Amino acid sequence: MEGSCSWEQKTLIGELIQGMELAKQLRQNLGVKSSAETREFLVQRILSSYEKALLILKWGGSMGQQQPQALGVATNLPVPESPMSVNESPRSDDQDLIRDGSKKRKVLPRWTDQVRVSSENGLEGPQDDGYSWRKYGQKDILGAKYPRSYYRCTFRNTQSCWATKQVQRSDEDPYLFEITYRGTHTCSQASNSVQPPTSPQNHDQKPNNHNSIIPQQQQFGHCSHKLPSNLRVVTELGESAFTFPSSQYGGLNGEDGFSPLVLESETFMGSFSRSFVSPATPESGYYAPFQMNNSAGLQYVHRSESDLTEIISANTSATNSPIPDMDFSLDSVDIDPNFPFDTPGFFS
DNA sequence: TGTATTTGACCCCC
DNA sequence: GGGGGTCAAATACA
Repeated sequence: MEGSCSWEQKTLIGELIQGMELAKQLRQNLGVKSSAETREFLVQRILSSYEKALLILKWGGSMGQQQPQALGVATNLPVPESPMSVNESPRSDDQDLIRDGSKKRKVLPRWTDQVRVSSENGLEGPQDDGYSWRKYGQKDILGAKYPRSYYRCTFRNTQSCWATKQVQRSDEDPYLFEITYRGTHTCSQASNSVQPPTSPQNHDQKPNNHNSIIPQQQQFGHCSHKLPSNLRVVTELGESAFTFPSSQYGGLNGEDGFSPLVLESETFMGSFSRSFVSPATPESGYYAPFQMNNSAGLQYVHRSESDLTEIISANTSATNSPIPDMDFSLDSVDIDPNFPFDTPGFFS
């Protein structure tokens, strides 16, 4: 597939196509009875897509091309990391750094999500975010009431996936967890995650602080999500928040607060299964906001700590790009695959 | 027995 | 030198 189109261009095209698809959906929604939230969400997604496309354009010029690390795997990922040899000692910060030609230290994409849990279960830790993490450390942080937990991708060794995350419970609000992600997933989970929540199926539960959380999403494979009844997502790119009334995406279910949402159906969510991954989520398909499997009232607040360009590079584009498979997208929308997107000045 | 978690020690950067 | 991040041996668990 690595043809005339660069990966970056594909990403761009993907964002633009996504925007177009969303616009179409919005148009359809205008004709039917749809909630204000639905329309609002569509608008946000459209704006987000185009914002990202623009950012990619701006940013792309100065960054040069980025290629997915491994063909066939996570090609939707931005993977800004320089190909770090597996032989290279991944010692400490190495995974967190990129050394370009000038030996300039560069930080991997890094962003933070805040997860609020409102149930007692939540006190044991935030939800599974769809990836398989292995806890490799815990440390008391100066000035912090609660220890910080360190996780890395389960497939770190087998697939050289260097994604890591840190989970820190808020001092002020024990129900609030700050999760700092670093690096993007290059493991198979990442590619799977192009579709909504990857299912950590085979790798059961998370460690300690997750163990009380039922890996519900695992039951639904890659195409289903669960939404909390009052999910609220805040992205920096979108600078807006959308809420998803449970009634729209799945009924409340007594104990959990919400029931599984099956995206295959022609539901609102279904039509957005791909779009959902985008909200400025660096990590390829970071669906955290949609993967909360547990108790009701979870709230994810997504924000990036790294500079915006990093986010974009990191994954937004590719990752969120709904188009892991360009053929599909190009077919699904009436776009001429031969359209000269690469024509100089086309976007400017 | 294999995999995940715990935890003290080590390393690196500021 | 201290703090944050990671390693890796020990331990727990299925």
